[in-house]
Amino acid sequence: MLFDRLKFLVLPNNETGSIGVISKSITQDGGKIISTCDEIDQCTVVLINDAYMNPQRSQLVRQEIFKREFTLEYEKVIHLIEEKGLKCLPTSTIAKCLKENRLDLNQYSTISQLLGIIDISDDSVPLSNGTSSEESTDVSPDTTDDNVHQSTESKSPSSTQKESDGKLKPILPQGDNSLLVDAMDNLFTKYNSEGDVFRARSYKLAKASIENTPFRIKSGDDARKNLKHIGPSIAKKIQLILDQGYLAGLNETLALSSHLNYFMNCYGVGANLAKHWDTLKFETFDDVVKKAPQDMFHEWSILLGWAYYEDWGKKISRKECEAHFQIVRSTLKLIAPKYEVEILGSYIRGNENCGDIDLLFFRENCEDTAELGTVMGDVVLELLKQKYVQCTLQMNPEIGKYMESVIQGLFKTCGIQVPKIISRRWRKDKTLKKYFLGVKLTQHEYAQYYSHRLNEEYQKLENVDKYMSRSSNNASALPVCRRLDFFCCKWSELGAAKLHYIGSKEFNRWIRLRAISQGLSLTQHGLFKDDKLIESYDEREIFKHLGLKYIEPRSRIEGQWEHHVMETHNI
DNA sequence: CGGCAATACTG
DNA sequence: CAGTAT
DNA sequence: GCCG
Repeated sequence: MLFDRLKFLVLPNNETGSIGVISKSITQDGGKIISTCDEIDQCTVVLINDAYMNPQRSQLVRQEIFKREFTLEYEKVIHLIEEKGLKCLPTSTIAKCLKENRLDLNQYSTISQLLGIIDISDDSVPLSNGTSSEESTDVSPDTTDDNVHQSTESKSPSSTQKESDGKLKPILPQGDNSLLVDAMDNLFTKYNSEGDVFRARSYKLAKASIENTPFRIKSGDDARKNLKHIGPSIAKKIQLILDQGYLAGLNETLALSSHLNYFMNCYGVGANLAKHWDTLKFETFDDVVKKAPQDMFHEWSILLGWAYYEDWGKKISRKECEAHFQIVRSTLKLIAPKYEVEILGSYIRGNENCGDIDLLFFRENCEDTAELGTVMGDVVLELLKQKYVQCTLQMNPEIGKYMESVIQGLFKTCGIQVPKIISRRWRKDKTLKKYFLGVKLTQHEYAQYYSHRLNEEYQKLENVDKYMSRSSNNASALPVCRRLDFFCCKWSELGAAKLHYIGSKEFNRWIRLRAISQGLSLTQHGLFKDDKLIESYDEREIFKHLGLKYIEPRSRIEGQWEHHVMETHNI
């Protein structure tokens, strides 16, 4: 018989009305319902009342009530189940098994998985990282790629974590609050796409707090009292999620902002423009071109954002970053041998994959930003001629000449005839201090990196918008267009500039807030007190002035640097 | 309650 | 200046 | 939305 010699333990108890039918079926098929701890053994199967599971049946919800409803001793039962690694089934599956006359225990979770606890013996650590990208959406590549390493970077934490009810010992102190983290991330995305940046920021900070919490959050109040950046509103939402397994209405509001997100993922389209288009009921870029073409040629860089929408959402391997760096550096050395260029950004923070490549230009003892800007412009121009640079998002007159045909082509493709707009008047006296570029390796150069991106996920264009795409087809081995950002700094500001361009964005905000709290101001130009420069050349000195010990670039990742503050305070 | 990092480029 | 970007 |  199907359930021969199997014992069934029903949780939270086997007294609930609806259990009657099930237990009868089990008994008829050779199984036995048990009702004491002593009967639990290797042949026991745990049945969980469906009312305490989320819709996907992957997690326990309403755990407070679940615990309260136990007739047996909760701690003891859970410990036994965990110790023996018993499988847990939603009660509803019994009916299904009977119908199919098949029971495959292997497809079900252990109690640790249901509780969201990772067992030490289980080395397939299922780290949850939704990654919006960011930043990113995170829109900005920086924010989205920061999570990539979390799993490898997080050293196995000391297992001396003291929990209030510490019976469930063999667990990693890394609590899995992924339901909460995902909700915070979604709320961040929602408010960010609505342009409510400060509210969005609150959710981002709350998310970071929760991610760094080493234990499972048990209640909204628990979170509000013990974690930073959790106030009454978020606490309430946390409680709802813990009780119900989800946040009512969240998915619906996310769906409402999906068009905003689609637009905002395009370079040059921010919250305002996205909202504007959404108000006009536009859903695709094609809608915009057809119904409000002014919005497109008003800011031509949006056309480039559209054309490279997909490529610019793809990640770059460290190896490929290095290849780009070498190309730029060798060109720079030909044009201006005394100049230096350094690769900063997420690459230097050690990310395995980067959203873009940030390059900082400078020359020993050079304080002349006009000269720095000119040299960068010359490098861009040379690389444009070599067809390495596909497009630029800022232009001086010379670069503009090269870009004109590109932009004309884009206008033509999307059916807007506005040729004259491009002949704009450039500010003669001004040399740009930054250039954002789209660049491609040659097919030959790119070939060795191709395998890295076979299964890569990235934000796709809607089909009706694909006619403008200049992104590489994912099935082809053609090079992907990459975002390369050029910046420059005065020699005397090298330290402050590195600090700025290494980031991460959240790290910069954090350390600058710290400066503010000490009556100082930190920018890419230096650390100031009442507009008077304190330090700008030496990165380490800046840390010292802020009462911090030096934080390695690799630690300037979300949630990593706070430890350093603790250390400096404790020592 | 006001503040939330600070700055560069475009039109 | 507002908007978007880093 | 949270903090001081």
